[in-house]
Amino acid sequence: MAKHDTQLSDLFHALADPTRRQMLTRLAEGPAPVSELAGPTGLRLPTVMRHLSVLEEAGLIATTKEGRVRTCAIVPEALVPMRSWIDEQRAVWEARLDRLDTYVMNLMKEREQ
Amino acid sequence: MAKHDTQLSDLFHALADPTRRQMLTRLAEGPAPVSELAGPTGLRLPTVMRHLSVLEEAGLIATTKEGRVRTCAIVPEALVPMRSWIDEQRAVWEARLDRLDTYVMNLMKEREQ
DNA sequence: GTCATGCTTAGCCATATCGCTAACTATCGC
DNA sequence: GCGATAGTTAGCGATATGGCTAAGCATGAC
Repeated sequence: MAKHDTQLSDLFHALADPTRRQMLTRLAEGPAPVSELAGPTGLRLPTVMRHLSVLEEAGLIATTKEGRVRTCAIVPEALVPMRSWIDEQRAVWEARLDRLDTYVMNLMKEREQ
Repeated sequence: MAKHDTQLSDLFHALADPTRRQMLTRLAEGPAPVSELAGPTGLRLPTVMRHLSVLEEAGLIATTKEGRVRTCAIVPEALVPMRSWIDEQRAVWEARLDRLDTYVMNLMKEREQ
């Protein structure tokens, strides 16, 4: 909730791109080298690299290099902060709706009398 | 999950900006006119307007104009698609982790013998 | 060593984003 | 009507984003 909450911004921003989401869903099946991630996208390697570094800087994936092959894998905990934010918001929003309900119901009760 | 899933992209993109999240948390307390949203941000009105239209196009808020005052309010259902996506991902990611656990455990059992 | 493979870096281009000012429109209060 | 108030529109400039090509490096196969 801080002003400088760049973690959330980075996460949301990383997920705002369909290509990056596509890569993530591929990675959900298991780790993969860069070129395998590039394949389905139809994008060139340098472009893919940029997407991957966005994902990595957001903490959504981790990569390791062995020989000339860089393997990418998902970081499952990465979604937590985002999920928390959404849940918090939802809680507040719905609480407000509930209060609104109560308010409306009270209005209606008053009118019944 | 479609290729052209711009809804998710729009949602994530809208939330990727701290200013917009700030506006949303303010709106969580209840509807507010444009200038009241502008206040805390320290931004000029036209800038605020742009942020608001991003939020509105993403379906996160709804606005109505009465007289010269435009009132903005949250759309609570708006978070649903995003939450679903995250939950789906989490499910798959964790399932994979579970399978990995089983795999590792099997490996260990085999070694024990 | 030589060549292919797999990634990486540098740098270009088009477009989008985020801030601003200036000028305009449309109410509301008197 | 007249001035103040609340948005709105148009358009500018700086920077970020997302794509590319070309060239460079490191490793594996021979």
